[in-house]
Amino acid sequence: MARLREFDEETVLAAAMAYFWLHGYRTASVRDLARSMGITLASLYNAFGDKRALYRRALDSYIEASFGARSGGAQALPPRRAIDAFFQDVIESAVNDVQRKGCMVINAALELAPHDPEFQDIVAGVLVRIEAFFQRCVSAGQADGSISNRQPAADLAKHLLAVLLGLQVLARTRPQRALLEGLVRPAFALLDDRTPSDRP
Amino acid sequence: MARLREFDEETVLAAAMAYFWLHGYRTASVRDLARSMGITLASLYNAFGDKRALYRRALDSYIEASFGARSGGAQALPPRRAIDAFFQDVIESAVNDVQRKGCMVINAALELAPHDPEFQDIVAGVLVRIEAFFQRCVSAGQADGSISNRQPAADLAKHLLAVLLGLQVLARTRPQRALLEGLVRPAFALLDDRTPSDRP
DNA sequence: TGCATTCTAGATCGACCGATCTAGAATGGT
DNA sequence: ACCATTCTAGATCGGTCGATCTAGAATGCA
Repeated sequence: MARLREFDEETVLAAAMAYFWLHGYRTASVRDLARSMGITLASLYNAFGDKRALYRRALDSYIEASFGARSGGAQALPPRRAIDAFFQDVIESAVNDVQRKGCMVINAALELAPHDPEFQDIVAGVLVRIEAFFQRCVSAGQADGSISNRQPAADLAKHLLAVLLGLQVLARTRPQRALLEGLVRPAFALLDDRTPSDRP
Repeated sequence: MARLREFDEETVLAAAMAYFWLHGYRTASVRDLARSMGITLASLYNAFGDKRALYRRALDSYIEASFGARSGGAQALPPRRAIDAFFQDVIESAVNDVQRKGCMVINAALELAPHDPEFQDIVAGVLVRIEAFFQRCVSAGQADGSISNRQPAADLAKHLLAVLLGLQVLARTRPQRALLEGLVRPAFALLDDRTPSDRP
């Protein structure tokens, strides 16, 4: 064997993720990418293959870092509060996103997925996971009485997913907290609304 | 004076809009753009200035063609039905969008608006117009009793806007009718839900 | 008829792109 | 000590890009 890697792959991958997140795929140049990762062009190609493969790795790491942590942390809460925490977290991120990077998955969904089957599958997979997360929360909440059962859990989960995506698109050009919190209020009212028979 | 234009500006602009809509801004090459418009490169630059200005014209024409017609046609309906027709129309377009072009405004919102103040204003303007359209419908519906007044019209309008955007993002990777119709069902339930005092 | 303007087709410009390669220094296991 | 591997810095390759320009044919008004 021979000389070892001098850079930490996780570290430079995190830098690549940050760069792709800010610049998108097409606009990012491999030269600037390498510079921002702190490695040379040769090291980049040697370690990651090509631009596309590096982007894939960066997107995967984004997905695990953002959705994995977010849904994992919420899993410990009671279902109704988990949904609340999820949205509050997203709103907080959107309001504090001064660089207007948005959500990298949505960015990939619009920039790459339409004409690239591999990224289409990746994006669709994340959206299915989020929908499943919402559906688990809603079903559990309907079972313990903390969430209204006037709508099917499947519909509510799809609805929450759409609201989540819409919120992040809207935040891209109008990131005012009042707008984002106003738009989720009716969705929460829907969750909290008891059946007529439940009313006092 | 001298020789007249041989092409119709509206016609070639429509072709440019179709091309930008399908390919996005960055990915579209001016050469292919000119070919698809049926004019030469020189004519394109002479008639429209540069790529960016042409895109602006194309986006403007998209906005008027899609939102103008859609909200104008809905304006003749009673408010609750106008919202219904609006969403049904969008769902129909999304399901039939075999090329996965999505909504050109949302595409612009993510590709150009974040780092281009002019397009940021254009996109924000359209979103404000759609929100205002929803708010007019909701307020009118609440006044005539066809829409629930348990939520403020302002919140419902923001919510409908987010659902609309989320629907179109979701349709980009998962354009199944069952998904799209399922996701709007809870939103409509929210509109139709009477106050407790209204219940029989 | 003459002239200004727009048309066509295509060459050209400078810049940047992704990707590969060169050449040599550094490093660690055998 | 040797050698495979990775490192550095940078040149290079073929290609595409947006934009401009050339040269000449076509056209419509004065």
